[in-house]
Amino acid sequence: MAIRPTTDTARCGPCAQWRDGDGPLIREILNRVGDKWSILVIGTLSTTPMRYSDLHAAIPGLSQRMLTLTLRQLQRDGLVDRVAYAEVPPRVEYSLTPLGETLLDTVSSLAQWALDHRDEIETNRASFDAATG
Amino acid sequence: MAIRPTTDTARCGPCAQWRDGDGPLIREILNRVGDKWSILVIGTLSTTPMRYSDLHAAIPGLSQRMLTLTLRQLQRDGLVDRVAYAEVPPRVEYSLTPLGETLLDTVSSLAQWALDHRDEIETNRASFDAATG
DNA sequence: CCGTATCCTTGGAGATACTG
DNA sequence: CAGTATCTCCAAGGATACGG
Repeated sequence: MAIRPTTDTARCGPCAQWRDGDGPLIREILNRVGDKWSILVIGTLSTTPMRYSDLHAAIPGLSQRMLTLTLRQLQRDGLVDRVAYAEVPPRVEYSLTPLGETLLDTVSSLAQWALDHRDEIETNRASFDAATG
Repeated sequence: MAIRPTTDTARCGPCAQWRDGDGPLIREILNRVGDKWSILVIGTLSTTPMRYSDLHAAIPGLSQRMLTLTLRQLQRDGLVDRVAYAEVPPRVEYSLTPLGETLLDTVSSLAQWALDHRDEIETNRASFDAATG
């Protein structure tokens, strides 16, 4: 039934678990990566810890509401650390946890893939659109 | 201003381009990866080329509409190849292109990350939820 | 400064029915 | 078999205003 040799299946071991499983699903994690704001927040924090207002300013189009929600999610998963200083005026700093940094590394390789193939994809799209009319 | 040494910035070279750029955006590609169905279709096709109805059967919850839309997107980007045989009844086979396979490899490493850290994340969530109440 | 609360809109996605 | 065509719904997300 398999047209390709069965050994090829081994290339995508994790794929078998993409559809279900216990605990945090692969799907949930891929969702976070695919999420527009999560990835931008993580990328922005990769350089340096930042305050809430700095993040807000650094990421155009990101509303306060979504920034808060995104940070809570990342914090809950242990990807981002939140430290509030009891000062006046209040100061809160967000930074990547070690776990967050490992995710960043992995996502970066995906971003690198995108950079490496963006021209090829653009060409593919153009010829597809031309053929489709 | 940077709290971490500047050399750390180099770890995420592509991050600088996550927010803009010409041609297909990094963002668009991450969206595709984060997309529920795209990734399942790609993962399903990793084993063997498949027909439309096979894909439909193989991925529970995927409607015809979304399957068609997803396949078109993947095809347009050159990630998936579509071959229609002039037979009765009609037969159409979908398969990963070489480009699609390279994406699969990259995404697999992300899925592997998810597998490697799912327990840790689950623990993080539990303690966060406990602390939050 | 760092958020929360509320309203409101939009487009993504399921269900269903139909065609080459 | 392999799609297309509508209709509908609902929840993600923006805008705005307010609170600790």
